[in-house]
Amino acid sequence: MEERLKTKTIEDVANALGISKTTVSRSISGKGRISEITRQKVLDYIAATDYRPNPNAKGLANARTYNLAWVIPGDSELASLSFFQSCLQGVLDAAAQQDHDVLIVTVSPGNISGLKRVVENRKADGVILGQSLDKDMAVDYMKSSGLPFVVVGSTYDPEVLQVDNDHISACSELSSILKMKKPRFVTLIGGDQEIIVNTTRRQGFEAGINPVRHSVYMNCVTVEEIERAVEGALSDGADCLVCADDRICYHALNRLKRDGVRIPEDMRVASFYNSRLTEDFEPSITSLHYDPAELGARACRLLIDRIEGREVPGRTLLGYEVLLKASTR
Amino acid sequence: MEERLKTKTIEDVANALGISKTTVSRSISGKGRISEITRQKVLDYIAATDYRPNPNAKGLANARTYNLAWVIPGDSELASLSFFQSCLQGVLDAAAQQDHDVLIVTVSPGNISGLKRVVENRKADGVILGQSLDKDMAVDYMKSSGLPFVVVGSTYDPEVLQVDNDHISACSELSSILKMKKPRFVTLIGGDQEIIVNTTRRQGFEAGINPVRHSVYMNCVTVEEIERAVEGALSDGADCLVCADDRICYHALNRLKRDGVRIPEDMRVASFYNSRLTEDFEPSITSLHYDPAELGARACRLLIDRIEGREVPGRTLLGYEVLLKASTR
DNA sequence: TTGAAAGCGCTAACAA
DNA sequence: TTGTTAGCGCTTTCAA
Repeated sequence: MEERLKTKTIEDVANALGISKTTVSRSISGKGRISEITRQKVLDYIAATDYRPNPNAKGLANARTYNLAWVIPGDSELASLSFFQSCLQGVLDAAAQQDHDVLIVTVSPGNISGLKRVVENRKADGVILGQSLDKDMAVDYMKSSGLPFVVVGSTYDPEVLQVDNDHISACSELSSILKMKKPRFVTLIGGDQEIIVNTTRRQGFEAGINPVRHSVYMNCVTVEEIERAVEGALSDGADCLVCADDRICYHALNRLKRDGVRIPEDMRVASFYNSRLTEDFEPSITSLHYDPAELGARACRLLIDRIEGREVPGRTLLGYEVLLKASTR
Repeated sequence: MEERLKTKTIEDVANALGISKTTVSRSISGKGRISEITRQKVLDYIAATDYRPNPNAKGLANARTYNLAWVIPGDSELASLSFFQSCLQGVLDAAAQQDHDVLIVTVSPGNISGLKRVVENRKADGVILGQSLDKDMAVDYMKSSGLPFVVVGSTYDPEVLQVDNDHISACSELSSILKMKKPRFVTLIGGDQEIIVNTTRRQGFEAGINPVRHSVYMNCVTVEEIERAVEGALSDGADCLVCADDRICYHALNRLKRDGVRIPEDMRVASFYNSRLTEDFEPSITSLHYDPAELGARACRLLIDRIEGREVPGRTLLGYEVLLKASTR
C-alpha cells in the first residue's frame, strides 16, 4: 500500500491487477485481442493511479521517438516571427492530440547542422519545415535522408508533401476586386523571390489584375528597397499599391504618409498578407487573411499520418478570406 | 561486407572490431578504464562508419531523454518574440554542444497543460522557463514536479535557479547618466508589473535618478496606455522620458513625433531595452543593450550542470552595455 | 482471451 | 584493461 517515489512501470500495474504485462500493454495500445472487461479494468486503474508509460522504453521497442521536429529559419524578420509563432501553436496543439512532442530546430541559409543533428541522431520521427525556399538545402537534405517530412508553404518539387494557403486564388481574387475599382495603374511590391510564396503571389496578382496597366517591383526586403519601390510606383503614376506582405505594407504606408499621399484618395493600398503589424493602421488596410495555426495543425496531422504509413495527399491547399477595408474604398 | 539498410548498433561495431559491446560503450562515453589505444580504434571506426547510438536505448538505460524543454508564453507580444528568438538560439547552440535537443512548449496564463504533458511523460530531463511572472503557475508547478529547471529572468523565490541580466545595475547606471544631463523632470513609462523585470527596472530607475524630480507610470501595455503615459509625462512637465522597453519606447516616440515634440531638444528619450524595433529611429535612441542569446546559453548550460548533479550558483547575473545615442544628447 | 519469454540497443555491476 | 551478464520498460511472437 505504500507509495514509492520510483515511477510506476507496466509491471507494477500488471502485478497490482494480477494480470500479465502483455495484457496491460494490449489494453493501452488497443492492439491484439482482449476482452473489453479486462481492458476497462486496466484503463480505470491507470487513470486512477496515473501511470505513464516510459517513452524511451516504448520508443525503443517501436523504433519511434514520438517527437516531431519543427524547423524555422534562425534569422527571421520580426514580421515572420509572428507567423511562425501562430503556426507553431497549431503544430503543438495537433501534436499533443496525438501524444507527440515537438523539437525545435533552426536553420540558416547554408547551415542546416541543427537539422542534421536531429535527423542523424534519430531524435524525431518526422520533420516539419516551416518555410520553403526556392533552392532549399533543408528540403534537399530531407529528401535524401528518407525521414518523413512536410513543408509548410509550397515547393516546386511535386514529390514533397506540402501544406499551403491557396495564394494563387487568393491573390488573384483580391487583384480582381481591386480591378473593379477601375484603377489607372497598379503597382505590386513583392518580396524576396528566393521565398517561393513571393513568386506565387506575383502570379496571382498578374492573373487577377490584367488587363489593367501595372508594374512590379520584386525583391524588396530592406526598408530602403521598399521605399525605393514606393517611389517607383509614384513615378509610374500608380493610384493603387499592392504589397506582397504586411511588412512591406507597413514600410510602404509609412513612406506614403511621410510624402503626404492620402489613402485611399490618392492611392489605394492593399496587402496580400495581414498580421498584427498593420492592424492598427489608420485607415484600416484591405488584405488577405489566412490562418497560420490551421496551416501548422494540418501539416502536423499530415506528417503523423505519413509516419504511421497512412495514405496522404501530396498537396493540401487551405482557404483564405478577403478583408475589404477603408484603404481601398 | 554488404551494407544493410538497418541502422548499426553498438553490437555491430563491437563485432566488426572483435571486441565487446562494453568496450565500445566505454570508448564512447569515456567512463570506466580503457586503454587509449583501443579507445582511439573504436572512435576512428565510429567516425568512419558514422555509427550513431540509439537515443532511446541510451535513454532507457540511463533514465534520461537528452532533451530539454524550452517554455515560452503562447501569447507573446510581437516585440517579445524577437527576444525569445535570440534567447532560443543561445539555448539551441549550448544544448547542441552537449548533445541535447530542445522541445518547445508554450504556456499561457492559466494554462500550463503543454508543460505538464512534457513533465509528466518525462519527455525532457529539465526545463527552461523563458520568462518569469510574478505569480507564476509554471514556476510553482515546476517546483512541485521535482524536475530540474531554470528561469530566464528573475524570480523572487530564492530557491529557483535563475539567469538574468543585471537590470538593477544597468537601469540605475543609465538613470545616473541621464541625471548628469540635469533634467528638470524625468518620467518613467513602465510595463506590466506582473512581469518581474518591469518592477526591477523601476527599482533601478529610482536608485539612479534620485534626487531628481520624477514620475512613474506603470502597467503601460496597450498603445493607448502608453500614449496616455506620454500625455502624463508632458503635463508633468517632463523633459526626459525613460521607457522600460523598446516597445513602449517605439509607441512613445510615435506619439511624441505626432505632437511635434523635438528629440532631444524638448525631450530626451532613453530605453531600458533595445532591439530591432527602435533601431532605425531618427534620432538614434539611447538604450541599454543586453545579449539574449548569451542569456539562453547560460541558462542551458546551468540546467545541464544541474541535471548532471554538478554544483551550480542559484543566481547568475549577466552584464550589459549602455548605448549613448543622439536621443539624449 | 491471456501469458511467457525474447528482444529493442544501451549501460554498468561484477568477474576475469 | 576487457568481457559477461543482467537489467532499463515496453512490445510482440508464440504457445497455452
